Formats: sequence, C-alpha cells, structure tokens
Amino acid sequence: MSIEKNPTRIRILKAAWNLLDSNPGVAARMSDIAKKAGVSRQALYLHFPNRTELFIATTRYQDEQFGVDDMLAESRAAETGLDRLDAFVRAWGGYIPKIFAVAKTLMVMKETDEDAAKAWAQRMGDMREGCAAAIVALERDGVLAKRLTPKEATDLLWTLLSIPTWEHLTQECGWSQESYARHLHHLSKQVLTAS
Amino acid sequence: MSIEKNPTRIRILKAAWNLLDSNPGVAARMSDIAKKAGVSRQALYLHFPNRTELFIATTRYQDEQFGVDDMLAESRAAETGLDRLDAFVRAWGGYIPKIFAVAKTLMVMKETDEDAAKAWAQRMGDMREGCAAAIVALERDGVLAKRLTPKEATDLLWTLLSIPTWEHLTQECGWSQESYARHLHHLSKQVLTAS
DNA sequence: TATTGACTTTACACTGTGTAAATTGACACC
DNA sequence: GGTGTCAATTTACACAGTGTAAAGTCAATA
Repeated sequence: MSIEKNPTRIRILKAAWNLLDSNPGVAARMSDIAKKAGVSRQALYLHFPNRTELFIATTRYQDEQFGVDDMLAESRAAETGLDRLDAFVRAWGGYIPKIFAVAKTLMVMKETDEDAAKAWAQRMGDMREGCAAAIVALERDGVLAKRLTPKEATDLLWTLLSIPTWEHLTQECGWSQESYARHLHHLSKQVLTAS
Repeated sequence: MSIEKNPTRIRILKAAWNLLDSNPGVAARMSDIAKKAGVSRQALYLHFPNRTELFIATTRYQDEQFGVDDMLAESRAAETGLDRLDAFVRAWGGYIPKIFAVAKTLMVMKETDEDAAKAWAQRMGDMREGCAAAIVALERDGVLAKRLTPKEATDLLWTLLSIPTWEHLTQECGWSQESYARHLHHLSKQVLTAS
C-alpha cells in the first residue's frame, strides 16, 4: 500500500506521529523525534529537508495508513443528496480525532511557514471538494435550503466540519466524540436543507 | 479612561498593535516593535517582562480603547431573549475584525506558551459569559430550541461566534463582514431557538 | 579488495529571546 | 551648583533550536 518503504524513514515518521499524539500541543523538536526514532538528529535531515517537510510527510503518512480515500469513497457512493451529506459528515467527523494532533501542529506552523501553509491549504481544499459534492447532490435533489447559494452552503458546511470547530467543541467545551457527531449530523441537515 | 498612561509604554503598545495589524500573520519580533516604537529593543523589557506579556498587554489595551464593556452592555439591556441574542451576535461579530490580528497572534502563541494560554482562556471565558446570558434569556422566554440543553446551546453559540469560525468564513471563504454578520444572525436563531 | 550507501559524530553558523551591567542625559530637589 | 534618581541607551553575552558541513564508521555488495 505504501508508496515508499524506506524503513528508517518510516521509523522517523512513526516517531513523529507518536510524539505528537502523546504530547498534544507540545511541538516536538527535531532532537526529540530523533531520540524517539532511535536515530541521530542529523539522520532526520537525510530523509527530510527540514522540520516542516517532516511534519507534512507525517500527515501524508497518516492519510495513507488510514486510507482516507477509501473512507471518503463511501460517501461518494450514496444515492440521495441527504445520504451523501450524512455519510460525508460521519466519515470526516470521525476522521478528525485520528489526525488531530498532527494536523494541529501543521495548523500552527502554517501561520509562520509558507510550505506548511501550502500543504495545509491543499489538504483543506481536498476536504472542501467533499463538501461541495454533497451540496451539489442536495441541490440536484432540490432539497438545498433556499436561502443559500451552493457556494454559501459549501462554505458553511466546510466551516462546520473544520478542525477548529471540532477542537472547540470537544476540547474547549468537553463534548464527547459521540456528542459531537450527533449534533453535527443534525446541525448540517438543519442548516443546509430545506425544511 | 486608561489606567496607566506611561507615554513610552503606550508608544510600544501602539507599535505592537500597528505592526500586527499591518503585517497580519507575520509574528512581530521584539526588535521590529522596538524600531517601530522608536526605542531600543532593551527598553521593551523595562516595560514588559517578555514578548508574551507585551502581546497580552496589547490585547488589553485594545479592549480598553474600543470599550468592549460598553459595547457588550448594550446587549445586556435587551428586553427579550431574542433581542439579547441578536444584540450579542451583532456586537461581538462586529468586534472580531477590529481585534483579529492581535488576537490571532495570541491564539498562535497560546499553543506553546502557558501564559498566553491562560490570558486567552480568560478572554474567551468572558466572551462565553455573554453567550450563556443570551441562552438563559432565551430559556426564560421559553424559546430555546427543545433539543438543546442550555449548556449545549451555549457551547454551540460560543463556537459559532468563535474567532476561528469568523476567520474561516471571512479569510478562507472570502465572505464580507456584512455577509458574515447576516448569516450568523440567521444561523444563531435557526439553531438555537424553537421554530 | 574497493566502492557505495546509510548513519554517526562533531562542530559551527544563524536567529531570536532574555539577562546583565555600565553609561548618558534630563529633571528635580535642596 | 551639586546630588540623586529615573528612563533609556549601548554593548555584551547566555541559551535554545534549526539547519549546514565534513569527516569517520560499518556493513553489504560487486
């Protein structure tokens, strides 16, 4: 399944993943990752040009391991627009907690790092595609809320499903993942579909 | 109105404010701020213990200058719960763009800095009070959506009005402030009140 | 046996924050 | 007029973390 299987490279990616997951919020240093991977700090630079690229590679590795594409394919298979919306909300909403720690690191980095910003924009752009497709399906079925243009509806769904929204509800407000999923399921229908 | 009026201190605060506003996203360095304030870098440390505290002081200075308290007082004066909700959404939603650049800087810092995190939590806690008060008023009037507990409703409003949500809609999606305000006005009612 | 490749070790340049201390200049009090 | 004080300046340095550079080790392989 994995495109490259350089063993040390993978060890480093796993170490980074692991470190970010277990110390959420504490941005791992190159030396921390090296130690965790059982390799010298300099070795990291043999596999990744810099810290940013290492973390970008880590998110890609996660996507590959989790099989995002297959996951999102499910929602694409739905017949009706409503089913498609539900499936997408469930799939993506359930994916966020798996990738949160690493994603968050990249989100913070993107504020000061051009490359991180680009990688992040790409990733979120892909996610937006899924939102847009669900909205198109709703419109096709004639159930899209009348006061929203497709673009507005897509933007709203994109925002409701954004990682900061998930973070706010589960981390700041203390909602369980189950509670988050249930509310977002309802919310997206309430806001986006015609009553 | 201002508690302290040390002229150099104010010059520094204005320089920081100015710098963050005009270079949004580019975290200003101590030397940049010093230069802008027309003062030596070391002088900053005569007025603020460190970079974090300088930025915290800057947000406080903004709040003071803009008179947040007066602004929020308006919403407190509303008679009905619905009026109160509207007033609060309008007031806070209109305030975000004024403070965004500085607030964003602090939001990024809070991920790696304990003090920044504390200051930010405080600020957002205050904002949550406003959300909670509006929800209580809705409940008192018997118009709170039945499927939501007051806590859930408060959390949702708090999330909808959060700075990341504003940022996502206006910066990523390109919504105008007017469009943001209009949609949030409708959205909050739709989600939080009984139809 | 020589070569290659992956990794280590050591060292260093660079950036930015924060500490420290000696110096200057103005104003204020007696 | 002399003295003290206060704000700010200048210079210097410690420290952390990223990234570069180069020489050395060691095993596999041809």
